[in-house]
Amino acid sequence: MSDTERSSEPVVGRISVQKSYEVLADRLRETILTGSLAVGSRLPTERELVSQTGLSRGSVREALRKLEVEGLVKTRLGRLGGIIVSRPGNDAMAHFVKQFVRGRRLSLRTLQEARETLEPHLAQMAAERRTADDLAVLRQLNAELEGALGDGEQFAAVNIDWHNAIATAARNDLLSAFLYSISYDVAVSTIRAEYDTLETRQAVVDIHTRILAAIEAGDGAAAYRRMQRHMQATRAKTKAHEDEDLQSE
Amino acid sequence: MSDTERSSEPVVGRISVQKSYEVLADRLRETILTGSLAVGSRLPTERELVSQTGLSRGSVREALRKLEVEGLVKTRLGRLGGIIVSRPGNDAMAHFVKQFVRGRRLSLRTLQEARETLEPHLAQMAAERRTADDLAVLRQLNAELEGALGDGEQFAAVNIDWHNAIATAARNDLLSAFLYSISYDVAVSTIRAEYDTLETRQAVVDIHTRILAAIEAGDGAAAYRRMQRHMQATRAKTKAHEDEDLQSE
DNA sequence: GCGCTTGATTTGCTCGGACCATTGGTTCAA
DNA sequence: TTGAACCAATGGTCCGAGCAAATCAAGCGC
Repeated sequence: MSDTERSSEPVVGRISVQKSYEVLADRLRETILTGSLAVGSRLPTERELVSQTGLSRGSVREALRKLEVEGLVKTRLGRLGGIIVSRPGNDAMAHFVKQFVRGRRLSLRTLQEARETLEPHLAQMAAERRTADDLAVLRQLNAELEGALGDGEQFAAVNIDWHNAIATAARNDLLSAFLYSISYDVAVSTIRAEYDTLETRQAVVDIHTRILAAIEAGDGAAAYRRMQRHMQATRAKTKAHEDEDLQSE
Repeated sequence: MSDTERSSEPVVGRISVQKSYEVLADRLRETILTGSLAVGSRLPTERELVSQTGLSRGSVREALRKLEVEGLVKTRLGRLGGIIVSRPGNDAMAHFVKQFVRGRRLSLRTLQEARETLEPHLAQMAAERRTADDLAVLRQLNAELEGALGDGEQFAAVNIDWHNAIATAARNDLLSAFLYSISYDVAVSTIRAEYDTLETRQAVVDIHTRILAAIEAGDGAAAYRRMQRHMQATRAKTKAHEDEDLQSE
Protein backbone atom coordinates (compact mmCIF):
# COMPACT_ATOMS: atom_id res chain seq x y z
CA MET A 1 0.00 0.00 0.00
CA SER A 2 1.52 3.28 -1.02
CA ASP A 3 0.85 6.19 1.25
CA THR A 4 -0.47 8.28 -1.60
CA GLU A 5 -2.85 5.64 -2.83
CA ARG A 6 -5.46 6.19 -0.17
CA SER A 7 -6.03 9.28 1.85
CA SER A 8 -7.87 7.37 4.58
CA GLU A 9 -4.76 6.05 6.23
CA PRO A 10 -5.51 6.14 9.96
CA VAL A 11 -2.81 8.45 11.18
CA VAL A 12 -4.77 9.24 14.28
CA GLY A 13 -7.53 7.01 15.48
CA ARG A 14 -11.15 7.89 15.54
CA ILE A 15 -11.65 10.90 17.76
CA SER A 16 -14.60 10.56 20.05
CA VAL A 17 -15.29 13.62 22.08
CA GLN A 18 -16.14 12.66 25.60
CA LYS A 19 -19.25 14.33 26.81
CA SER A 20 -18.86 15.83 30.21
CA TYR A 21 -21.64 13.85 31.85
CA GLU A 22 -20.13 10.64 30.48
CA VAL A 23 -16.79 11.48 32.01
CA LEU A 24 -18.34 12.27 35.35
CA ALA A 25 -20.46 9.12 35.27
CA ASP A 26 -17.37 7.04 34.60
CA ARG A 27 -15.43 8.74 37.35
CA LEU A 28 -18.21 8.36 39.88
CA ARG A 29 -18.72 4.74 38.87
CA GLU A 30 -15.10 3.94 39.50
CA THR A 31 -15.18 5.82 42.77
CA ILE A 32 -18.15 3.81 43.91
CA LEU A 33 -16.94 0.43 42.73
CA THR A 34 -13.27 0.58 43.56
CA GLY A 35 -13.32 3.09 46.39
CA SER A 36 -15.12 0.59 48.52
CA LEU A 37 -17.78 3.11 49.40
CA ALA A 38 -20.18 1.37 51.71
CA VAL A 39 -23.66 0.74 50.40
CA GLY A 40 -25.90 3.33 51.97
CA SER A 41 -23.25 5.99 52.32
CA ARG A 42 -23.81 9.37 50.79
CA LEU A 43 -22.06 10.88 47.83
CA PRO A 44 -21.43 14.64 47.79
CA THR A 45 -24.52 16.67 47.07
CA GLU A 46 -25.23 17.82 43.54
CA ARG A 47 -24.07 21.32 44.36
CA GLU A 48 -20.86 20.01 45.86
CA LEU A 49 -20.21 17.93 42.78
CA VAL A 50 -20.76 21.05 40.73
CA SER A 51 -18.11 22.98 42.63
CA GLN A 52 -15.74 20.00 42.71
CA THR A 53 -15.95 19.24 39.01
CA GLY A 54 -16.57 22.66 37.54
CA LEU A 55 -19.44 21.21 35.54
CA SER A 56 -22.94 22.58 35.50
CA ARG A 57 -25.70 21.24 37.64
CA GLY A 58 -27.42 19.80 34.59
CA SER A 59 -24.40 17.76 33.54
CA VAL A 60 -23.98 16.46 37.06
CA ARG A 61 -27.60 15.38 37.15
CA GLU A 62 -27.36 13.63 33.79
CA ALA A 63 -24.40 11.64 35.07
CA LEU A 64 -26.34 10.69 38.18
CA ARG A 65 -29.29 9.61 36.07
CA LYS A 66 -27.09 7.13 34.26
CA LEU A 67 -25.76 5.66 37.48
CA GLU A 68 -29.30 5.46 38.79
CA VAL A 69 -30.41 3.28 35.90
CA GLU A 70 -27.38 1.10 36.47
CA GLY A 71 -28.50 0.63 40.03
CA LEU A 72 -25.36 2.09 41.55
CA VAL A 73 -26.99 5.05 43.28
CA LYS A 74 -30.37 6.09 44.52
CA THR A 75 -31.52 9.62 45.25
CA ARG A 76 -33.55 10.69 48.23
CA LEU A 77 -35.40 13.93 48.59
CA GLY A 78 -35.39 16.47 51.35
CA ARG A 79 -33.04 17.33 54.13
CA LEU A 80 -30.68 14.49 54.96
CA GLY A 81 -31.50 13.30 51.48
CA GLY A 82 -28.91 13.10 48.77
CA ILE A 83 -27.23 10.58 46.55
CA ILE A 84 -26.97 7.24 48.24
CA VAL A 85 -24.60 4.54 47.11
CA SER A 86 -26.55 1.45 46.25
CA ARG A 87 -25.84 -1.83 44.62
CA PRO A 88 -27.59 -3.24 41.59
CA GLY A 89 -30.35 -5.60 42.64
CA ASN A 90 -32.48 -8.12 40.88
CA ASP A 91 -35.07 -5.48 40.19
CA ALA A 92 -32.61 -3.32 38.28
CA MET A 93 -31.57 -6.37 36.28
CA ALA A 94 -35.18 -7.32 35.66
CA HIS A 95 -36.01 -3.82 34.47
CA PHE A 96 -33.16 -3.86 32.03
CA VAL A 97 -33.86 -7.35 30.74
CA LYS A 98 -37.49 -6.44 30.25
CA GLN A 99 -36.60 -3.54 27.97
CA PHE A 100 -34.15 -5.82 26.20
CA VAL A 101 -36.79 -8.44 25.59
CA ARG A 102 -39.38 -5.94 24.49
CA GLY A 103 -36.97 -3.91 22.38
CA ARG A 104 -35.79 -6.97 20.50
CA ARG A 105 -39.26 -8.41 20.24
CA LEU A 106 -38.11 -11.70 21.72
CA SER A 107 -40.67 -14.45 21.59
CA LEU A 108 -42.11 -16.22 24.57
CA ARG A 109 -40.46 -19.30 23.19
CA THR A 110 -37.09 -17.62 23.63
CA LEU A 111 -37.81 -16.89 27.28
CA GLN A 112 -39.13 -20.36 27.88
CA GLU A 113 -35.93 -21.78 26.46
CA ALA A 114 -33.91 -19.62 28.79
CA ARG A 115 -35.87 -21.03 31.69
CA GLU A 116 -35.21 -24.56 30.47
CA THR A 117 -31.54 -23.76 30.36
CA LEU A 118 -31.31 -22.15 33.77
CA GLU A 119 -33.73 -23.93 36.06
CA PRO A 120 -32.54 -27.55 35.95
CA HIS A 121 -28.99 -26.47 36.70
CA LEU A 122 -30.21 -24.16 39.43
CA ALA A 123 -32.17 -27.02 40.98
CA GLN A 124 -29.06 -29.16 40.93
CA MET A 125 -26.98 -26.48 42.57
CA ALA A 126 -29.72 -25.90 45.13
CA ALA A 127 -29.67 -29.59 46.03
CA GLU A 128 -25.96 -29.42 46.59
CA ARG A 129 -25.87 -26.22 48.59
CA ARG A 130 -29.20 -25.55 50.24
CA THR A 131 -29.14 -24.56 53.89
CA ALA A 132 -31.68 -25.38 56.52
CA ASP A 133 -33.18 -21.94 56.03
CA ASP A 134 -33.55 -22.50 52.31
CA LEU A 135 -35.41 -25.73 52.97
CA ALA A 136 -37.71 -24.02 55.44
CA VAL A 137 -38.59 -21.36 52.92
CA LEU A 138 -39.18 -23.89 50.18
CA ARG A 139 -41.39 -26.05 52.38
CA GLN A 140 -43.37 -22.98 53.36
CA LEU A 141 -43.84 -21.97 49.74
CA ASN A 142 -44.86 -25.49 48.80
CA ALA A 143 -47.52 -25.36 51.46
CA GLU A 144 -48.71 -21.98 50.26
CA LEU A 145 -48.85 -23.29 46.73
CA GLU A 146 -51.02 -26.17 47.83
CA GLY A 147 -53.23 -23.75 49.68
CA ALA A 148 -53.67 -21.64 46.57
CA LEU A 149 -54.84 -24.50 44.41
CA GLY A 150 -58.20 -22.87 44.03
CA ASP A 151 -56.95 -19.42 43.04
CA GLY A 152 -55.21 -19.22 39.70
CA GLU A 153 -53.77 -15.74 40.21
CA GLN A 154 -52.47 -16.47 43.67
CA PHE A 155 -51.15 -19.82 42.54
CA ALA A 156 -49.14 -18.22 39.76
CA ALA A 157 -47.69 -15.61 42.11
CA VAL A 158 -46.58 -18.16 44.68
CA ASN A 159 -45.25 -20.32 41.90
CA ILE A 160 -42.93 -17.53 40.80
CA ASP A 161 -41.68 -17.18 44.35
CA TRP A 162 -41.07 -20.90 44.56
CA HIS A 163 -38.91 -20.97 41.46
CA ASN A 164 -36.98 -17.92 42.61
CA ALA A 165 -36.46 -19.52 46.01
CA ILE A 166 -34.86 -22.46 44.27
CA ALA A 167 -32.56 -20.03 42.51
CA THR A 168 -31.72 -18.36 45.79
CA ALA A 169 -30.81 -21.68 47.32
CA ALA A 170 -28.47 -22.32 44.40
CA ARG A 171 -26.23 -19.53 45.70
CA ASN A 172 -25.39 -17.91 42.41
CA ASP A 173 -26.44 -14.29 42.38
CA LEU A 174 -25.97 -13.85 38.67
CA LEU A 175 -27.97 -16.84 37.53
CA SER A 176 -30.71 -16.16 40.04
CA ALA A 177 -30.90 -12.56 38.80
CA PHE A 178 -31.24 -13.83 35.25
CA LEU A 179 -34.04 -16.15 36.25
CA TYR A 180 -35.73 -13.47 38.30
CA SER A 181 -35.64 -11.19 35.28
CA ILE A 182 -37.58 -13.53 33.06
CA SER A 183 -39.76 -15.34 35.56
CA TYR A 184 -42.40 -12.65 35.71
CA ASP A 185 -42.87 -12.32 31.98
CA VAL A 186 -42.89 -16.04 31.48
CA ALA A 187 -45.32 -16.57 34.29
CA VAL A 188 -47.93 -14.02 33.33
CA SER A 189 -47.87 -15.32 29.80
CA THR A 190 -48.30 -18.91 30.78
CA ILE A 191 -50.70 -18.58 33.66
CA ARG A 192 -53.76 -19.35 31.67
CA ALA A 193 -52.19 -22.12 29.65
CA GLU A 194 -50.31 -23.80 32.44
CA TYR A 195 -52.65 -23.42 35.33
CA ASP A 196 -55.98 -23.33 33.67
CA THR A 197 -57.39 -26.31 35.47
CA LEU A 198 -57.25 -27.72 38.96
CA GLU A 199 -55.67 -30.88 37.56
CA THR A 200 -52.73 -29.05 36.04
CA ARG A 201 -52.22 -27.07 39.22
CA GLN A 202 -52.26 -30.27 41.24
CA ALA A 203 -49.74 -31.77 38.85
CA VAL A 204 -47.49 -28.75 39.40
CA VAL A 205 -47.69 -29.17 43.16
CA ASP A 206 -46.81 -32.85 42.78
CA ILE A 207 -43.73 -32.27 40.69
CA HIS A 208 -42.67 -29.42 42.95
CA THR A 209 -42.91 -31.76 45.89
CA ARG A 210 -40.73 -34.30 44.16
CA ILE A 211 -38.18 -31.69 43.17
CA LEU A 212 -38.08 -30.44 46.73
CA ALA A 213 -37.58 -33.99 47.95
CA ALA A 214 -34.53 -34.32 45.75
CA ILE A 215 -33.19 -31.01 47.03
CA GLU A 216 -33.78 -32.07 50.61
CA ALA A 217 -31.95 -35.30 49.94
CA GLY A 218 -29.07 -33.40 48.41
CA ASP A 219 -29.52 -35.38 45.20
CA GLY A 220 -28.43 -32.93 42.53
CA ALA A 221 -28.85 -35.30 39.63
CA ALA A 222 -32.42 -36.11 40.56
CA ALA A 223 -33.24 -32.47 41.12
CA TYR A 224 -31.86 -31.67 37.69
CA ARG A 225 -33.85 -34.43 35.98
CA ARG A 226 -37.11 -33.62 37.70
CA MET A 227 -36.83 -29.90 37.05
CA GLN A 228 -36.02 -30.62 33.44
CA ARG A 229 -39.13 -32.74 33.13
CA HIS A 230 -41.13 -30.01 34.82
CA MET A 231 -39.85 -27.51 32.26
CA GLN A 232 -40.71 -29.80 29.38
CA ALA A 233 -44.22 -30.25 30.72
CA THR A 234 -44.55 -26.49 30.98
CA ARG A 235 -43.35 -26.07 27.45
CA ALA A 236 -45.91 -28.54 26.19
CA LYS A 237 -48.61 -26.62 27.97
CA THR A 238 -47.52 -23.36 26.42
CA LYS A 239 -47.09 -24.64 22.90
CA ALA A 240 -50.07 -22.62 21.81
CA HIS A 241 -48.37 -19.41 22.86
CA GLU A 242 -45.18 -20.07 21.01
CA ASP A 243 -43.60 -17.25 19.05
CA GLU A 244 -46.00 -14.87 20.65
CA ASP A 245 -44.65 -11.39 21.21
CA LEU A 246 -44.41 -9.85 24.63
CA GLN A 247 -45.22 -6.25 23.89
CA SER A 248 -47.98 -5.73 26.36
CA GLU A 249 -47.65 -3.25 29.16
CA MET B 1 -58.79 -5.96 64.38
CA SER B 2 -60.74 -3.02 65.67
CA ASP B 3 -60.43 0.14 63.69
CA THR B 4 -59.36 2.14 66.71
CA GLU B 5 -56.66 -0.25 67.76
CA ARG B 6 -54.09 0.88 65.21
CA SER B 7 -53.88 4.20 63.53
CA SER B 8 -51.65 2.86 60.78
CA GLU B 9 -54.47 1.37 58.77
CA PRO B 10 -53.56 2.04 55.15
CA VAL B 11 -56.50 4.09 53.99
CA VAL B 12 -54.56 5.45 51.09
CA GLY B 13 -51.51 3.70 49.75
CA ARG B 14 -48.04 5.07 49.76
CA ILE B 15 -47.91 8.20 47.67
CA SER B 16 -44.94 8.35 45.38
CA VAL B 17 -44.57 11.58 43.51
CA GLN B 18 -43.66 10.92 39.95
CA LYS B 19 -40.71 12.95 38.84
CA SER B 20 -41.25 14.62 35.53
CA TYR B 21 -38.31 13.00 33.79
CA GLU B 22 -39.52 9.61 34.94
CA VAL B 23 -42.92 10.22 33.45
CA LEU B 24 -41.44 11.37 30.18
CA ALA B 25 -39.02 8.43 30.08
CA ASP B 26 -41.92 6.03 30.60
CA ARG B 27 -44.00 7.70 27.94
CA LEU B 28 -41.21 7.74 25.41
CA ARG B 29 -40.37 4.13 26.18
CA GLU B 30 -43.90 3.03 25.49
CA THR B 31 -43.99 5.10 22.34
CA ILE B 32 -40.85 3.45 21.10
CA LEU B 33 -41.73 -0.09 22.07
CA THR B 34 -45.42 -0.24 21.22
CA GLY B 35 -45.60 2.45 18.57
CA SER B 36 -43.57 0.28 16.26
CA LEU B 37 -41.15 3.08 15.58
CA ALA B 38 -38.61 1.71 13.17
CA VAL B 39 -35.09 1.33 14.46
CA GLY B 40 -33.10 4.21 13.06
CA SER B 41 -35.98 6.62 12.85
CA ARG B 42 -35.74 9.93 14.60
CA LEU B 43 -37.62 11.10 17.64
CA PRO B 44 -38.59 14.77 17.92
CA THR B 45 -35.70 17.04 18.77
CA GLU B 46 -35.08 18.04 22.35
CA ARG B 47 -36.55 21.46 21.72
CA GLU B 48 -39.64 19.94 20.16
CA LEU B 49 -40.09 17.63 23.12
CA VAL B 50 -39.82 20.67 25.36
CA SER B 51 -42.64 22.45 23.58
CA GLN B 52 -44.71 19.29 23.29
CA THR B 53 -44.44 18.30 26.93
CA GLY B 54 -44.15 21.66 28.62
CA LEU B 55 -41.17 20.36 30.55
CA SER B 56 -37.80 22.04 30.74
CA ARG B 57 -34.89 21.14 28.57
CA GLY B 58 -33.10 19.60 31.52
CA SER B 59 -35.93 17.24 32.38
CA VAL B 60 -36.20 16.15 28.78
CA ARG B 61 -32.50 15.42 28.64
CA GLU B 62 -32.59 13.44 31.89
CA ALA B 63 -35.34 11.27 30.46
CA LEU B 64 -33.32 10.72 27.32
CA ARG B 65 -30.29 9.78 29.37
CA LYS B 66 -32.26 6.99 30.99
CA LEU B 67 -33.44 5.60 27.68
CA GLU B 68 -29.91 5.81 26.38
CA VAL B 69 -28.60 3.57 29.13
CA GLU B 70 -31.41 1.16 28.42
CA GLY B 71 -30.24 1.01 24.83
CA LEU B 72 -33.52 2.27 23.39
CA VAL B 73 -32.17 5.47 21.85
CA LYS B 74 -28.89 6.89 20.70
CA THR B 75 -28.07 10.54 20.17
CA ARG B 76 -26.17 11.97 17.28
CA LEU B 77 -24.67 15.39 17.12
CA GLY B 78 -24.97 18.05 14.50
CA ARG B 79 -27.37 18.78 11.73
CA LEU B 80 -29.40 15.72 10.75
CA GLY B 81 -28.45 14.49 14.17
CA GLY B 82 -30.99 13.98 16.88
CA ILE B 83 -32.45 11.20 18.94
CA ILE B 84 -32.40 7.96 17.02
CA VAL B 85 -34.52 5.00 17.97
CA SER B 86 -32.29 2.05 18.67
CA ARG B 87 -32.68 -1.39 20.08
CA PRO B 88 -30.81 -2.80 23.00
CA GLY B 89 -27.86 -4.81 21.81
CA ASN B 90 -25.49 -7.25 23.40
CA ASP B 91 -23.16 -4.42 24.29
CA ALA B 92 -25.80 -2.62 26.32
CA MET B 93 -26.54 -5.88 28.12
CA ALA B 94 -22.86 -6.51 28.68
CA HIS B 95 -22.36 -3.04 30.10
CA PHE B 96 -25.19 -3.50 32.54
CA VAL B 97 -24.16 -6.99 33.59
CA LYS B 98 -20.64 -5.76 34.13
CA GLN B 99 -21.78 -3.12 36.60
CA PHE B 100 -24.00 -5.72 38.22
CA VAL B 101 -21.13 -8.12 38.67
CA ARG B 102 -18.78 -5.45 39.94
CA GLY B 103 -21.36 -3.81 42.16
CA ARG B 104 -22.25 -7.07 43.84
CA ARG B 105 -18.65 -8.20 44.01
CA LEU B 106 -19.51 -11.48 42.32
CA SER B 107 -16.71 -13.98 42.29
CA LEU B 108 -15.10 -15.42 39.22
CA ARG B 109 -16.46 -18.71 40.38
CA THR B 110 -19.96 -17.35 40.03
CA LEU B 111 -19.32 -16.32 36.45
CA GLN B 112 -17.69 -19.60 35.61
CA GLU B 113 -20.75 -21.40 36.93
CA ALA B 114 -22.96 -19.29 34.74
CA ARG B 115 -20.88 -20.34 31.77
CA GLU B 116 -21.21 -23.96 32.77
CA THR B 117 -24.94 -23.54 32.90
CA LEU B 118 -25.32 -21.75 29.61
CA GLU B 119 -22.77 -23.14 27.22
CA PRO B 120 -23.61 -26.85 27.08
CA HIS B 121 -27.24 -26.06 26.40
CA LEU B 122 -26.26 -23.48 23.83
CA ALA B 123 -24.04 -26.04 22.11
CA GLN B 124 -26.93 -28.46 22.00
CA MET B 125 -29.27 -25.89 20.53
CA ALA B 126 -26.61 -24.91 18.03
CA ALA B 127 -26.31 -28.50 16.90
CA GLU B 128 -30.03 -28.66 16.32
CA ARG B 129 -30.43 -25.34 14.53
CA ARG B 130 -27.16 -24.27 12.95
CA THR B 131 -27.35 -23.06 9.38
CA ALA B 132 -24.74 -23.47 6.69
CA ASP B 133 -23.56 -19.93 7.42
CA ASP B 134 -23.13 -20.72 11.10
CA LEU B 135 -20.98 -23.70 10.24
CA ALA B 136 -18.87 -21.64 7.87
CA VAL B 137 -18.23 -19.05 10.58
CA LEU B 138 -17.39 -21.70 13.14
CA ARG B 139 -14.98 -23.49 10.81
CA GLN B 140 -13.33 -20.19 10.04
CA LEU B 141 -12.93 -19.39 13.72
CA ASN B 142 -11.59 -22.84 14.43
CA ALA B 143 -8.97 -22.28 11.77
CA GLU B 144 -8.08 -18.89 13.20
CA LEU B 145 -7.81 -20.41 16.64
CA GLU B 146 -5.39 -22.99 15.37
CA GLY B 147 -3.41 -20.26 13.68
CA ALA B 148 -3.17 -18.34 16.92
CA LEU B 149 -1.72 -21.20 18.90
CA GLY B 150 1.48 -19.27 19.41
CA ASP B 151 -0.10 -16.04 20.60
CA GLY B 152 -1.85 -16.23 23.94
CA GLU B 153 -3.60 -12.86 23.65
CA GLN B 154 -4.82 -13.49 20.13
CA PHE B 155 -5.82 -17.01 21.06
CA ALA B 156 -7.97 -15.80 23.91
CA ALA B 157 -9.66 -13.19 21.74
CA VAL B 158 -10.54 -15.67 19.01
CA ASN B 159 -11.65 -18.11 21.64
CA ILE B 160 -14.23 -15.63 22.91
CA ASP B 161 -15.50 -15.15 19.39
CA TRP B 162 -15.76 -18.90 18.95
CA HIS B 163 -17.90 -19.37 22.02
CA ASN B 164 -20.12 -16.46 21.07
CA ALA B 165 -20.48 -17.87 17.57
CA ILE B 166 -21.80 -21.06 19.12
CA ALA B 167 -24.32 -18.98 21.02
CA THR B 168 -25.32 -17.17 17.84
CA ALA B 169 -25.92 -20.47 16.10
CA ALA B 170 -28.18 -21.50 18.98
CA ARG B 171 -30.68 -18.85 17.84
CA ASN B 172 -31.65 -17.54 21.24
CA ASP B 173 -30.93 -13.84 21.50
CA LEU B 174 -31.44 -13.68 25.24
CA LEU B 175 -29.15 -16.54 26.19
CA SER B 176 -26.51 -15.43 23.73
CA ALA B 177 -26.66 -11.93 25.20
CA PHE B 178 -26.18 -13.39 28.67
CA LEU B 179 -23.18 -15.37 27.53
CA TYR B 180 -21.75 -12.41 25.66
CA SER B 181 -22.04 -10.35 28.81
CA ILE B 182 -19.89 -12.64 30.88
CA SER B 183 -17.55 -14.07 28.28
CA TYR B 184 -15.18 -11.14 28.31
CA ASP B 185 -14.73 -11.00 32.06
CA VAL B 186 -14.37 -14.73 32.32
CA ALA B 187 -11.91 -14.85 29.47
CA VAL B 188 -9.56 -12.13 30.62
CA SER B 189 -9.47 -13.66 34.05
CA THR B 190 -8.70 -17.13 32.80
CA ILE B 191 -6.36 -16.36 29.97
CA ARG B 192 -3.23 -16.96 31.92
CA ALA B 193 -4.52 -19.97 33.76
CA GLU B 194 -6.24 -21.68 30.90
CA TYR B 195 -3.99 -20.87 28.03
CA ASP B 196 -0.66 -20.59 29.70
CA THR B 197 1.02 -23.30 27.69
CA LEU B 198 1.00 -24.49 24.13
CA GLU B 199 -0.27 -27.86 25.30
CA THR B 200 -3.38 -26.46 26.94
CA ARG B 201 -4.08 -24.32 23.91
CA GLN B 202 -3.74 -27.37 21.68
CA ALA B 203 -6.11 -29.26 23.95
CA VAL B 204 -8.63 -26.44 23.60
CA VAL B 205 -8.39 -26.60 19.82
CA ASP B 206 -8.93 -30.35 19.96
CA ILE B 207 -12.05 -30.21 22.06
CA HIS B 208 -13.37 -27.33 20.01
CA THR B 209 -12.93 -29.43 16.91
CA ARG B 210 -14.86 -32.28 18.45
CA ILE B 211 -17.65 -29.99 19.62
CA LEU B 212 -17.86 -28.52 16.16
CA ALA B 213 -18.04 -32.02 14.69
CA ALA B 214 -21.04 -32.78 16.86
CA ILE B 215 -22.67 -29.54 15.80
CA GLU B 216 -21.99 -30.30 12.16
CA ALA B 217 -23.52 -33.73 12.61
CA GLY B 218 -26.54 -32.20 14.26
CA ASP B 219 -25.92 -34.33 17.33
CA GLY B 220 -27.23 -32.16 20.14
CA ALA B 221 -26.58 -34.67 22.90
CA ALA B 222 -22.96 -35.09 21.93
CA ALA B 223 -22.47 -31.34 21.60
CA TYR B 224 -23.91 -30.90 25.09
CA ARG B 225 -21.67 -33.57 26.62
CA ARG B 226 -18.51 -32.33 24.97
CA MET B 227 -19.13 -28.72 25.84
CA GLN B 228 -19.85 -29.73 29.40
CA ARG B 229 -16.56 -31.56 29.58
CA HIS B 230 -14.84 -28.54 28.07
CA MET B 231 -16.33 -26.36 30.79
CA GLN B 232 -15.25 -28.74 33.51
CA ALA B 233 -11.73 -28.75 32.15
CA THR B 234 -11.75 -24.98 32.12
CA ARG B 235 -12.96 -24.90 35.68
CA ALA B 236 -10.18 -27.19 36.79
CA LYS B 237 -7.68 -24.88 35.15
CA THR B 238 -9.07 -21.86 36.92
CA LYS B 239 -9.34 -23.40 40.35
CA ALA B 240 -6.57 -21.17 41.56
CA HIS B 241 -8.56 -18.08 40.71
CA GLU B 242 -11.67 -19.14 42.51
CA ASP B 243 -13.51 -16.62 44.65
CA GLU B 244 -11.35 -13.91 43.23
CA ASP B 245 -13.04 -10.58 42.86
CA LEU B 246 -13.40 -8.83 39.55
CA GLN B 247 -12.91 -5.25 40.52
CA SER B 248 -10.26 -4.29 38.03
CA GLU B 249 -10.97 -1.75 35.34
C1' DG C 1 -16.89 22.48 -14.96
C1' DC C 2 -14.47 20.70 -10.76
C1' DG C 3 -12.83 21.08 -6.27
C1' DC C 4 -11.97 23.53 -2.30
C1' DT C 5 -13.28 27.05 1.01
C1' DT C 6 -16.49 29.56 3.56
C1' DG C 7 -20.58 30.46 5.75
C1' DA C 8 -25.30 29.29 7.28
C1' DT C 9 -28.25 26.00 9.57
C1' DT C 10 -29.73 22.46 12.56
C1' DT C 11 -28.95 19.78 16.22
C1' DG C 12 -27.23 18.21 20.72
C1' DC C 13 -24.07 19.96 24.62
C1' DT C 14 -22.96 23.01 28.44
C1' DC C 15 -23.46 26.64 31.44
C1' DG C 16 -25.54 29.90 35.02
C1' DG C 17 -28.93 31.29 37.95
C1' DA C 18 -33.23 31.16 40.05
C1' DC C 19 -37.07 29.22 42.42
C1' DC C 20 -40.06 25.23 44.01
C1' DA C 21 -41.05 20.87 46.77
C1' DT C 22 -39.86 17.64 50.11
C1' DT C 23 -37.95 16.18 54.23
C1' DG C 24 -36.30 16.53 58.74
C1' DG C 25 -34.72 19.30 62.51
C1' DT C 26 -35.49 23.28 65.80
C1' DT C 27 -37.76 26.53 68.39
C1' DC C 28 -41.27 28.14 71.09
C1' DA C 29 -45.62 28.50 73.19
C1' DA C 30 -49.55 26.19 75.51
C1' DT D 1 -44.53 17.20 77.57
C1' DT D 2 -46.51 18.10 73.38
C1' DG D 3 -47.94 20.19 69.48
C1' DA D 4 -47.47 23.59 65.93
C1' DA D 5 -44.93 26.86 63.42
C1' DC D 6 -40.72 27.90 61.42
C1' DC D 7 -36.02 27.02 59.46
C1' DA D 8 -32.51 24.61 56.74
C1' DA D 9 -30.69 21.38 53.42
C1' DT D 10 -31.34 18.82 49.44
C1' DG D 11 -33.09 17.19 45.13
C1' DG D 12 -36.50 18.70 41.37
C1' DT D 13 -37.75 22.01 37.84
C1' DC D 14 -37.63 25.87 35.04
C1' DC D 15 -35.74 29.61 31.89
C1' DG D 16 -32.50 31.63 28.87
C1' DA D 17 -28.26 31.87 26.70
C1' DG D 18 -24.32 30.55 24.16
C1' DC D 19 -21.03 26.78 22.45
C1' DA D 20 -19.74 22.79 19.45
C1' DA D 21 -20.38 19.46 15.96
C1' DA D 22 -22.26 17.88 11.60
C1' DT D 23 -24.30 18.82 7.32
C1' DC D 24 -25.64 21.53 3.43
C1' DA D 25 -25.25 25.28 0.20
C1' DA D 26 -23.28 29.05 -1.85
C1' DG D 27 -19.27 31.05 -3.65
C1' DC D 28 -14.65 31.31 -5.16
C1' DG D 29 -10.46 30.03 -7.71
C1' DC D 30 -8.32 27.18 -10.97
